[in-house]
This record gives sequence, C-alpha cells and structure tokens, in this order.
Amino acid sequence: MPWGTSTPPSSADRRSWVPKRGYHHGDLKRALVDGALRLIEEKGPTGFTLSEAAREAGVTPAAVYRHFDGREDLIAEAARQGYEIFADLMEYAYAKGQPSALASFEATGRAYLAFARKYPGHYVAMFESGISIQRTPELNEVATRAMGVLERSAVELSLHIPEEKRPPPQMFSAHIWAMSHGVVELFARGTPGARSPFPPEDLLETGIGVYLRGLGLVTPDR
Amino acid sequence: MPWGTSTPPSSADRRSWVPKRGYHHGDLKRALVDGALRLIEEKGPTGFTLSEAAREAGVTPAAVYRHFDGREDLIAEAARQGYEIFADLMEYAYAKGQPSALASFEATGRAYLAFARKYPGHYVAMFESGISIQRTPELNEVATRAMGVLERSAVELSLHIPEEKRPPPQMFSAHIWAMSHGVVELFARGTPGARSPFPPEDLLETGIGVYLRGLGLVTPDR
DNA sequence: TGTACATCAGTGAACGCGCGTTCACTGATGTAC
DNA sequence: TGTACATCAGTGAACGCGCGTTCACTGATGTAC
Repeated sequence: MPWGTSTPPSSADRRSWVPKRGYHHGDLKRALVDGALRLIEEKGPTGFTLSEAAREAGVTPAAVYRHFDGREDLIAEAARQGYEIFADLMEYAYAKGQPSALASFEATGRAYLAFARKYPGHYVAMFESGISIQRTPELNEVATRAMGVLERSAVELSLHIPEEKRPPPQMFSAHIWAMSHGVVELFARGTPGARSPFPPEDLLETGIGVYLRGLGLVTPDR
Repeated sequence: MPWGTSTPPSSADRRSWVPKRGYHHGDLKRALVDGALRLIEEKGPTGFTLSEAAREAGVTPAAVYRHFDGREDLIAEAARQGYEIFADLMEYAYAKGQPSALASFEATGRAYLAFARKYPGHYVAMFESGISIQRTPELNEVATRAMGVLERSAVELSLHIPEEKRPPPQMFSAHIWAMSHGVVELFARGTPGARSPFPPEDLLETGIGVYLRGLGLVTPDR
C-alpha cells in the first residue's frame, strides 16, 4: 500500500478529494520535476539526489526510471522547463517595451533578475547545475530562443548609436547579461559575498542606466 | 611502505633527490590543499572528495584528519588561501594605478579577471563551493580585505564626480564587481552559456569603459 | 454491459560503490640527559 | 656522542550510510469484442 495506512481510500468520496490516489501516481513526471526544483532551490545542485526527489514525490527511486533516464536527465528537464519560462518572460518583456528599443532593452534586463527571483530552482538548474546547454537539441533550441531576445533587443538599440562608434550588438548584450548575472549571483542569493546595502533590483537598474548613458543612449539628467 | 615498492629508498643519494620520502610526508597539509585545488578546478566543487584529495597526495583518507577537521575544513582553507592571494593581487593592482584614481580602479577590475584566470581552483573554492565567508574569523577578515581594495578605489574615483550627482561608492564598486563576476562566470569558464565571440578580457575592458563613460569619468573619444 | 487481456506505472529487494569518519596501532622524529 | 623516551604523523581495517541503478514482480488502467 504505497500511500500508507493512515488515510485508506475507504470511500469513493475520499477519492474525489485527493484525486489520483492509489497505486498509480497520476502525474509523477511533473511531481518529480517539481520536487527536484524544490530541492535544488533549497540545497543547491549538489544537494539534489534522485532518491530524495523520489521520496518527495512519495515514490520509490526505481519509479523515476519510468520517466527519466536517470539523475542527469531529470535535472536537464528541469532546466529545459526553466529556459522555456525564461524565454517566454523575455519575449513578453521585449514586446511590452516596444516600439521603444530602449524600453525593450531595459525591460529584458529587468526580466532576467525577475526570473531569477521568481524561479530560483529553475535558475540554479539552468546556470549552476553544470548541465550543458548542448545536452539535447530541445535544450539548445530553447536556450537560444531565450538569449536571442536579449540580442535582438540589443541590435535594435544599437541602431540609435552613430554607426562609426557603434559597438557590436553581441558585445553589449553580453555586457548586460554579465551585469545581470553578476548581480544575481553576488547579491540576490544566499551566496558567499559581503551583502550589498542596496537591493539587487536597484543595483541592476542603476548599473544598466549608467552603462546606457555611457553609450550615449540616455540623457545624463533624465 | 606507503610510497610503493617501485622506487625504494635504497641509497642516501635517492633520498636527497626526493626529499621527505618515507613514512612521514613532510608537507602533507600543503599537498592536500594543492590536490583539492586541482580537483576543484577540474571537476567543480561537487567533484571534490576528501578521499580523492588524500589519494592525490598519496596518503590514506584518515591522514587528512591530522591536519583538517574534515572535508569542509579543507575547502575552507583552500578558499582562505585564495582570498589571501586575491587580496594581494588587488592591492598590487591598486598601488600600480596610483596616483590616478581611474587607473587604480580599472586595474583592480582587471585584476579580478586575471585572478579567476590564473587561479581557477581558488576562484571556484571561493565563489562556487558554497562555503560561507563567515565560517571563520580569518576567512571573513581576508575576504573583507580583498573587497575593501575595490571599494576604497571606488571611493577615490567618486571624488571626481560632481558631488550632487555622485552615486554612493559602494554602489558602483558593486556594479563593477557584478560585471566582473558575470563575465567570469559566463564567458571565462567551461560554463553553460552560449560562448561569446569576444575574449573575456575584451568584454570586461570595454564593459567597464562604457560604464565609466556613463559616469562622466572618461572622455567619450579617448 | 461484461469480460479477457495487453499495457502501463508502480513496488521492493538487491547490488556494488565510494564516501566521510573513527579507532587502535606503529614507524619516524625530536629531545633530555 | 649515545640512549631512552615522548610526541608526532602516518597506517589500515572497519563502520554505517545513502546513493544510483537493475530486476522480476504486480496492481491499476484502458481497450476490444
């Protein structure tokens, strides 16, 4: 009796309360990914074990193999879902900023931090778990989609800079990505460093502001 | 015979070739830290095990406990040494840039990347191993020293900005730190992301350049 | 609607593994006289 | 200089642990007639 004896499925009513009770789980794949995300979020990618994820889902470790090739594969799926959400968020932010190239660019930068805030488990699975983006074609594709938004946004923005002093768009999208990532890693998580006296959101906002001013894209006194 | 039978210490001459052979290691503590750093560098903080570090040093796992309280303590020592080197490097860079506040500031930024490049094991132990900076007073002290250089440099530089539009110095030292860290994590290591077509050194150099221009600290056309 | 049967999605026992840690031990080194 | 002895820095065997993975199995579900 896999669900314990404390709450036996004695009546049909009970069954409708808690759907999918019984020998079969119902949506184990999702439950495993969710459990993995919770664990990764709590203890970092190191702290996550297949067995514990199974335990969280109320299931034997062996059951995991019905849905995944193993531990790595589970993490990869969590990361893939993360990139999916991330890409959607970036595209939404971009669209919301349009038709202003500047607004779109700033919005995507902010979306980065917002994502890290809201989906810390996904974020860690994507950027700190050590799984390669090349692992599967799907993973690669969705990651490219996500990063593509930032780059497209950078390209548009760069058109506002006089051609002869225009840096390559990949370069400043890389700068913004680096700044965002750095802010997240150093100041927005339970990480090592001396805490900054500023909220990460403000740090990122002002940092990007100064940077764009350096490109001549915002007036110094706005 | 702990050192194997293939190279028996048959003569006194041999002994002088390879000092400290025999039952006692001679400098096991250092050897363990070095081994740990090599492993961390290769496989990340996850891949490091106490047993393997001992094996690398040619010694039983139990021997580690003569010098360290355990696995965590070994990593912490590696990180501490890293911060020590890092702080020295930062101070050296700062001094070399003097008396120009700008030169000092830029130099410390570059020193960050240079350190990550030259001491990848230390870098990972410090920033990715999950050990807390508060673990011991010594660790805390040396980390503060390192970060203090960047901040001091930022304070000096900020004096060149008109007072009323001067951002708090901790803020832009945080920006530079974030940018540096982001560049390192995303573009200077075997990490996940799409590789940038630019060398990390250039990315950081240009990124900081644009940022400083945004603060009005360098002329647009230098 | 009822029944036979195939397929699906779990179980649970077992495996071998390497890990971190402990313990009593012993060889090597340093020191006092 | 030589010797007795204390201390130091290793050994190696043993431990319990949780892990990832495999396997034959079985209960639950879906489908064809």
